[in-house]
Amino acid sequence: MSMRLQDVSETAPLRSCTHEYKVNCETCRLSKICLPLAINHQDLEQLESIIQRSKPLQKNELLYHEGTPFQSIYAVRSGAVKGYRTTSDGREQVTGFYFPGEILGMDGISNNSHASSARALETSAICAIPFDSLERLSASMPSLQRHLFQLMSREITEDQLLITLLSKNSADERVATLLLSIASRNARRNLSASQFRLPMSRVDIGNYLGLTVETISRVFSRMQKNGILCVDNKEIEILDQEALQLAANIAN
Amino acid sequence: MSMRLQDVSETAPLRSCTHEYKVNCETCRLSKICLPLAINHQDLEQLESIIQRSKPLQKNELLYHEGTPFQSIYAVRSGAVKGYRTTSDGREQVTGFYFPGEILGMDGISNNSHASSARALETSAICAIPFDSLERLSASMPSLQRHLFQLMSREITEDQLLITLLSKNSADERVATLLLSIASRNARRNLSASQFRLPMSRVDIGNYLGLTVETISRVFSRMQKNGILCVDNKEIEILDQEALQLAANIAN
DNA sequence: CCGCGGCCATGATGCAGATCAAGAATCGGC
DNA sequence: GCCGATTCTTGATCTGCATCATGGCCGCGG
Repeated sequence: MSMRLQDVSETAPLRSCTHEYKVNCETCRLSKICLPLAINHQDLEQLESIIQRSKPLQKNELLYHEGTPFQSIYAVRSGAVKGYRTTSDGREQVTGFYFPGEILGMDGISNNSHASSARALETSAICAIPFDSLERLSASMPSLQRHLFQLMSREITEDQLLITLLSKNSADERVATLLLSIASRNARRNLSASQFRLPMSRVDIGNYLGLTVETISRVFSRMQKNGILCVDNKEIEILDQEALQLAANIAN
Repeated sequence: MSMRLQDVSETAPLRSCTHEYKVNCETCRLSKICLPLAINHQDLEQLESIIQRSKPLQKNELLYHEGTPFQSIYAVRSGAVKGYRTTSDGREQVTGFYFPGEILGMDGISNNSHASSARALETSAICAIPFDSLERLSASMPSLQRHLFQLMSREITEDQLLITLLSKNSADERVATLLLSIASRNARRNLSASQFRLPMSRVDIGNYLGLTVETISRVFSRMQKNGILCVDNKEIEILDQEALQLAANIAN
């Protein structure tokens, strides 16, 4: 049995019930991978002033919903969030998982209404950044403007990677690629790249990768049998990084 | 046999060999769906001054290539372009088709190098818009800045639609959805939404939709037999819009 | 006019992953 | 700490599309 890490915040501990939480970008461990890249102290204070932090989302709580008026983009401070869109026949398609330091919600800009929904996969602290303020600020801060363009551009290239994955790769390759992606994002936050807890269910993984739950289970089992992984429910250990990379890279 | 429309420019006719071609945004039939949305006359002149137009690309010519330094985004003025990325094992994944009035190349912003390649599907006239100039300009033109954010955001939502299509839909649904997308983009340019020439090969369609050439052929044949389409090589006529919509919407 | 190369169509067969089914493990509420 | 609900695993079977194979068509150069 493994320790539960679910509710451990990666930033300062949260006060229980005040309206605004005592955190700021300057002391945030994630600042380097989040918004304020290449911004000086003064600018940071300005940015700081528009960012809103509300009380943490509980597991399964909705951050925003498709069709809802777009106002803010969001930064994950702790926990994990899934983005998804609902098809006309009511099924959902998971379009991404978002971990601490990552930004979501930018698909809402084009129509002033969210094109997708976002839901907490576990208890999660989120920073909301009102987009109109951000827009105004970025007109006078070239580095911020640039950073925003880059963030959106990265989202595009990542979506294109997923498109390629879905279109060209086998089940094993897809799963391996996802695990490696999570591992490297963990590394970026100075967490273990070889041992972690998946915050999402098998259903969500399958949905994201265009596969069924059963297939995800089978791939995990197979990789366990082959000594590539150690899988204990949501707890994953990568035993053979090389082999996993190989499994992912066969065609990608 | 149907008339060939391949090389007909949708804007002013092109001179044969001068360095800069005589076209401008103000008289461009596509201005409404291209960049200069919500920009006044003065601003337009400024924007105009940075846009470069070079001699048309011939069929199969490369517009930009993966890994190449990123300098400009591109607007299609006539013809058609495919965007694609090359997987590590050398195969390609088509990530989008771009028609007149549409913008491509924004995936290059995040790393200052193109994350994908783009190739002309037929003789095509392209406007290159140097991104650093655009960035500078947009800092002083809020409407332009907003327009750029919106363009990128739209690219994101469109990629997410493709992700959903690849992940959840059958071959018939995918093909039907693509045809409807092309039809509606034609309509936006005041061209026929029911009769058009596909600028891309079956291979490219299959690649884009995550299917093989054979499957594309079969779907076309089946839809022809069912009276939904009339297919004459690359010439497509949609005979039963309703049925096609139905075929696309089964799960989407 | 013929012959060659690229593109397209269509049939026969195979297979990866979906679907169906049934248990086992884990979670969450009381 | 128990019990129902949910999530996960594993097996058996089915199926949509890939793959393989072949032949037709069209455009182009000689």
